[in-house]
Amino acid sequence: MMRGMSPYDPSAFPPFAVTVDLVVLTVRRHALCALVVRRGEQPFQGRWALPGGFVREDEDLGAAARRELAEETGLCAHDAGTPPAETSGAHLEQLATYGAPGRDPRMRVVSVAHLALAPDLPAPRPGGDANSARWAPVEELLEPEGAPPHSDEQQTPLAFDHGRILADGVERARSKIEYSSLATAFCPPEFTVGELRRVYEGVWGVALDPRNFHRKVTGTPGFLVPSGGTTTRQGGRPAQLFRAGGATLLNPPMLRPEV
Amino acid sequence: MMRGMSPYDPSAFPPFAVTVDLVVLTVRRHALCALVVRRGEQPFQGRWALPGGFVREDEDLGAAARRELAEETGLCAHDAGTPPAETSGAHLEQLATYGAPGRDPRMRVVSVAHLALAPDLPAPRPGGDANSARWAPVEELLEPEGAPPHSDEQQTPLAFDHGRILADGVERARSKIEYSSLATAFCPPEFTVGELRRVYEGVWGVALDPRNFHRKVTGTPGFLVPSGGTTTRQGGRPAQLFRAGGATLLNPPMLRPEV
DNA sequence: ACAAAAGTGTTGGGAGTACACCCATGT
DNA sequence: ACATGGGTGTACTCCCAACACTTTTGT
Repeated sequence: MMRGMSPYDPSAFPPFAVTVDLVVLTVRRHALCALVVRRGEQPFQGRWALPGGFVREDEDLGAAARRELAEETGLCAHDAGTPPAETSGAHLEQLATYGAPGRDPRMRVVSVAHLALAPDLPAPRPGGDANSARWAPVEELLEPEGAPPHSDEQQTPLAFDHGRILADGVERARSKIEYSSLATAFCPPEFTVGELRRVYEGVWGVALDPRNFHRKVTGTPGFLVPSGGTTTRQGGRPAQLFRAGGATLLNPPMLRPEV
Repeated sequence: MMRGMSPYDPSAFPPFAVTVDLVVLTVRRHALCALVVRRGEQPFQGRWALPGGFVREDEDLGAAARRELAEETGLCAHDAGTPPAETSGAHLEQLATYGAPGRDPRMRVVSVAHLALAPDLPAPRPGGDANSARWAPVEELLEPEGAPPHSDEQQTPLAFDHGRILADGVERARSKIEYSSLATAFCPPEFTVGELRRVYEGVWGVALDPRNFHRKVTGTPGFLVPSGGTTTRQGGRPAQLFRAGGATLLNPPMLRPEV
């Protein structure tokens, strides 16, 4: 590494600040929503931003993301790869890293964005300390569709490059529930097939055939395991309750209609 | 961000060194190979490592990766998303970021790994300046299969956590050629269906039916466009030459047999 | 009785696999 | 003539979309 100058000379490399930013997604009332916090200081004072913070010395990137997620939502996240325990926890995985020189006007900041998927939480922000936080539908947070792409600043209501980060996170979630069992991360520990279908419909923004969906998910080995109970919380005929099975990769995958 | 202490106070965040590491893959003689360079200094002196280097002040992460790739291979890479120009160029995309506190024994280094896919190059290292570089089959670089996973150090011949980074890059490449047209990045500008098939076979390590493969790739709209010429460089009946088409997502995807 | 949501059965079409078979070159 | 790789045709299977139909609750 680092040809042409002495490697790892402390004066030979520029110092960076490293942060983690979180794209926390959930499905509320049939819509995909993201957690955003209101900024209290300049720059972008008063604008909405993704939650995040500095990585501490001697702290791993995933640990920093889990800490921020717990501070912001109270969720206990399991890292991707770790078997999901019985605790109420969200899925957490690294998304991408954003380090354009001008992305923060004050200093050089490299942000390791993470993607978290959580079930619909009763309280939007249990015990956070930021000024305010809310779940906002991602359509409101992303680029307005009809606007021409000429005024490249201020296109998104989010601060910094968080509009792009959110868009990347949403795209990751949309594609990943297709070939993995990740959609169950949006559900409570026990859920019905209809509730899982509404997750897919909310994330993809499409309508799915309830009959074929039922056959598909119950027929995929390892995706769902019946928990024995039933519920009528959605009205209508009582529905079987399921838990997420051990399978992580879906074969064959769920098919998103009309790409 | 950063609740509990003054945000962006220069003394309030620990400084990190930020580097880019490259997983450069190619297919040589029916095997997936990665570019590795021999380390000249401690630690891991004499061991093989992925090429990489520090990100410069005011340099974007992707720009740093492109610069390192050009220094190491002479390739001109187009970033993912940028339309592939006619120049001889490799595919380059961000892979993941590795920042465990102890991954470099000398200091806290956060490495943004990138994945590059290149056609088989005539010379392994045209004009590099490292001590030595070579294309090594990824099987030789990853964990020895038979060894018990107890002696957790020295399991891989690669320095630092580069064995893990390489494994992640290989897995990304293996899965991504399944549903994208990325396999053409392993081919020269003009190639035959058989050459493309040998790319899939080398990356996946499987044998594919030549007849069904031909039908599949020529029948997928936007994947391949005939260039008009033919070649007999593989022997046998002259084969049509193709270029990569405009499609990036393959629908339906290529299917990896016998997962 | 009616609405609403959960499930099951059936059918046609599109895509994959396996494999027989033909084509065009070099030696 | 034969080996080698390129390319086409075909039968069989599996999965999925579409939709008719039954089940079990609440009001």
